[in-house]
Amino acid sequence: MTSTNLDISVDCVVFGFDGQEVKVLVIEQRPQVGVSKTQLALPGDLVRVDENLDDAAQRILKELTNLNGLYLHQFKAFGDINRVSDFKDQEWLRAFRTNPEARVVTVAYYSLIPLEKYKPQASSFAGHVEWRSIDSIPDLAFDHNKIIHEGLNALKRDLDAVDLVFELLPEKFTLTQLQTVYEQILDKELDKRNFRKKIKSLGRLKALDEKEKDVDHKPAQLYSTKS
Amino acid sequence: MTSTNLDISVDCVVFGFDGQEVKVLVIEQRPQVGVSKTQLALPGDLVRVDENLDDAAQRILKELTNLNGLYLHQFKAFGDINRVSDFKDQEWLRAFRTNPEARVVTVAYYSLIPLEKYKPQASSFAGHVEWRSIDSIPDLAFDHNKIIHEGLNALKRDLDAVDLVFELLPEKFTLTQLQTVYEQILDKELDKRNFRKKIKSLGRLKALDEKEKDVDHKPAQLYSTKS
DNA sequence: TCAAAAGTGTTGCATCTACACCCATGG
DNA sequence: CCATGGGTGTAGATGCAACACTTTTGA
Repeated sequence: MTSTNLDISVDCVVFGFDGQEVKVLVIEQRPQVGVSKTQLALPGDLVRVDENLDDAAQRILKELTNLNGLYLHQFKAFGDINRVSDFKDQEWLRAFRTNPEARVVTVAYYSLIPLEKYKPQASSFAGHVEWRSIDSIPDLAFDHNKIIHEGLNALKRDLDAVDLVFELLPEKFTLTQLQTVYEQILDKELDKRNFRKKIKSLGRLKALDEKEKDVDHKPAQLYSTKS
Repeated sequence: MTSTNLDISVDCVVFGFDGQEVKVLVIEQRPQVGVSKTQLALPGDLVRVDENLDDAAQRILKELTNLNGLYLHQFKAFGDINRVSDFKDQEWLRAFRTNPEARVVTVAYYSLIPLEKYKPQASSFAGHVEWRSIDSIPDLAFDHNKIIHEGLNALKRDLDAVDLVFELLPEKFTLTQLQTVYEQILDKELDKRNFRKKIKSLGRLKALDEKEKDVDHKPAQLYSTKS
């Protein structure tokens, strides 16, 4: 095995919806003696030399957060020379990478999940995992803030693709929840009546024989996706 | 300098329009003694370790085809393990690469140019350059047919972005030429009157005091883009 | 009975589609 | 005068935006 001066990684922007808010999953970079303080980062790691990019993304997400079998949508490669050479990142790299000086090109993926269905758990390689609302993302390691920003742009662009949005929603959901997802991703308010007309005209929804429970107002009709 | 087992390359899908047809630029892989036959391929090469991806794409395109300063739109990374290990490709790699066994992840870009304005010229690293109509692409090296296919999809998706399509057109063009570009990229016929209405409503066109010349039918009005 | 969110229709406007004939030019 | 592509308008359908009140429930 020879050493390398260029590495490929993948980073995953996992969007989650808890019924109220769209959030992004960040992890605490694994801490270690000699590293002064931990940072938050996207789940990501180096791609193995004998591993497809898509497989690497699946593996790494599983290893770091225990999330398995998500749909991962590749959206962009980030390869600026200095994307990992910021002072704040070098200490960590020296502690954990065989070639901390290596340039790293990363291929970024986004994914959508309902929080109630998936429970990410930090592996031993990550301090902990944390959901952060998309409008209060803290400072992250490397260029991960930029990656999230571009991931959101890609998601906005792709949102009309049928069934993409349903990846975020739980099995049973209300129309208000669906609208909330759209509003938060597109970052603008939508008209309730117009929204419902449009959604229903897609013919992808099935009204269930069931209503919301334990709310202190009129309970909403629950829906699931058809077929 | 240590040897590496993983390389990054860029590949460029250059779309060109000659007034009639949308074409893709392919080059002949540089031939050499001991390599039985040449193949056609996209212009592409390894990224230097100290070079941004976007810069590498510019440099490589310049080096191989003498095309300079194009807008390059990154659209996807291709990283299947075996994307360069096909039998037809190995001979060439052994002749030209320091690490012919290395895995290569490529970042793909597309670009649009009017043929009349840019004259690509094969460098010594390329046998020759060739424009191929997008519906008769020959078998290319590596996974380059797939890359073109996905590049076209990205272009379809992006085509509505203002000014993208104008990158393909010469300074002066007719509305029929503009429509032809749309039809070929979207791969469907458009209605002439509806198309013209839509285009004119964009307000991006300026009618020139000039008409087509040397055609054996009614000469068309020439337009350029506004401002 | 109050608060809070659910649910529901209409109208005007803009946009899209389908469609057919005359015009200007060169050969 | 013929062949070729250039150029033009209308009507119907569809889709989008704006807009406010009543209902159901739990507290």
